[in-house]
Amino acid sequence: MSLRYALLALLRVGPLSGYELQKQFAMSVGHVWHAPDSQIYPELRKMEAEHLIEGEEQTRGQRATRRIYHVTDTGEQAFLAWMHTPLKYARVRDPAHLRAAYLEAATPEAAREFFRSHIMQWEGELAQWEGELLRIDELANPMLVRRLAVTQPEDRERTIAFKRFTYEGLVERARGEIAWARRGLKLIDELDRSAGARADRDTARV
Amino acid sequence: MSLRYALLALLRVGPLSGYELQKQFAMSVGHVWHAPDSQIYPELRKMEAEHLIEGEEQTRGQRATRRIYHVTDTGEQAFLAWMHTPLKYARVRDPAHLRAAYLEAATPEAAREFFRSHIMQWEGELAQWEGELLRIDELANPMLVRRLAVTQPEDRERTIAFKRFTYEGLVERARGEIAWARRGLKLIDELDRSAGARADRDTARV
DNA sequence: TAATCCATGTAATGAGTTACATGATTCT
DNA sequence: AGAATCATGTAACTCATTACATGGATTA
Repeated sequence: MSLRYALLALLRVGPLSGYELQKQFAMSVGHVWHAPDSQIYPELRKMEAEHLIEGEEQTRGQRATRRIYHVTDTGEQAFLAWMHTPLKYARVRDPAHLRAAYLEAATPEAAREFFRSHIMQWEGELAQWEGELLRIDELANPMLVRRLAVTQPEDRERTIAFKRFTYEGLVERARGEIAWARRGLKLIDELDRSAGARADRDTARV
Repeated sequence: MSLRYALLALLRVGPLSGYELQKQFAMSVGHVWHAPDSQIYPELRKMEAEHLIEGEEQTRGQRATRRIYHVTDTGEQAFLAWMHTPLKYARVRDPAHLRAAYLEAATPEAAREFFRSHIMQWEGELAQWEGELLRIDELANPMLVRRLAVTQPEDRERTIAFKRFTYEGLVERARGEIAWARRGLKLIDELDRSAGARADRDTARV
């Protein structure tokens, strides 16, 4: 259900074709809400059927066409209504912490590998989000620049501030996950040592 | 796909009926992987069809029956194989941060309400996870106690350590979300002030 | 003329949510 | 006798993933 609001958020800045939208999506909203093109095209059609957006067919070259979508009044209202509606939080469903809770069933090497890939995963996200923070500060994000261009001067500060604030939160989360996983690696070392010590003691006794 | 491993993790401790499993689930793995009963019962049937678990019909009173499930060798192997398999990370899909990125479109009061409910949401999770941490330390979690009872003495330290470590991570995450949302509330105050100051200055000029 | 973009989908499957549905047993 | 709990599901729907499918336009 959030997908359509993510799409509306982008289209509110200005009309785009499905293809452009999909590209822009990956580089902006896609950082907080992933969607593949195979989901975006049908969703646009559905949104058009519900009159949230309108598409205009444009010719391209001799035979090809493309559809340029823009937000309707209904769509704008739906977006604002959603912004003023309490968010539904999804129930926890966290495969990484599920696995972490049962790591005693894995070999220490597999447990280490788990934490290492957790670190890599979140370092990837961190890099994305830090990059986005930089692009916000330097006004180097094209969608943000277009957004500011159609925003009342007195609202520009807010627009930038909330975007920045969002990515700050994501960056902190990523750092938290990385720190946790690093501590996980240390924990495995400690457990190894303490198991080793116990084994030594037992051998000594025998 | 994680659901079945969450179920296996619980059943590995000892046989349970679907109903008991579902109750235990909510009180243990459910803290990291939520699943309603309408999902658990069919999944158990599917897992039985794939020989990961076996169910034995038990009579209850005069007419009623219940099915007690236990993990088969195949199931045990499948669980261990999963534990040694790289985790698939789901793509980001974060409605809260999606909304946060566009809060300039909401009234300040709606934006405040958003952050307040974000805080409440995560305080709820935090309380759950801190409670679980306490129950781990006091060995007051029945599933953990049963787990330890069937665990080799030399593995008990690891078992407790990983469980503790998991919930520590969740607690930190919740605290992070809460801290972020509190800063969000402050940010709105600041933007309000700066907007107010601008308005005053403009009026003064006129 | 081949590669790369531009452009738009469908189809099958799986995972999860919500609502509905039913009946036995045990405890008070 | 009524409430709570035990016990087990089905059905309809939405959302998301993965794979497949096609073809025009542009540029090197």
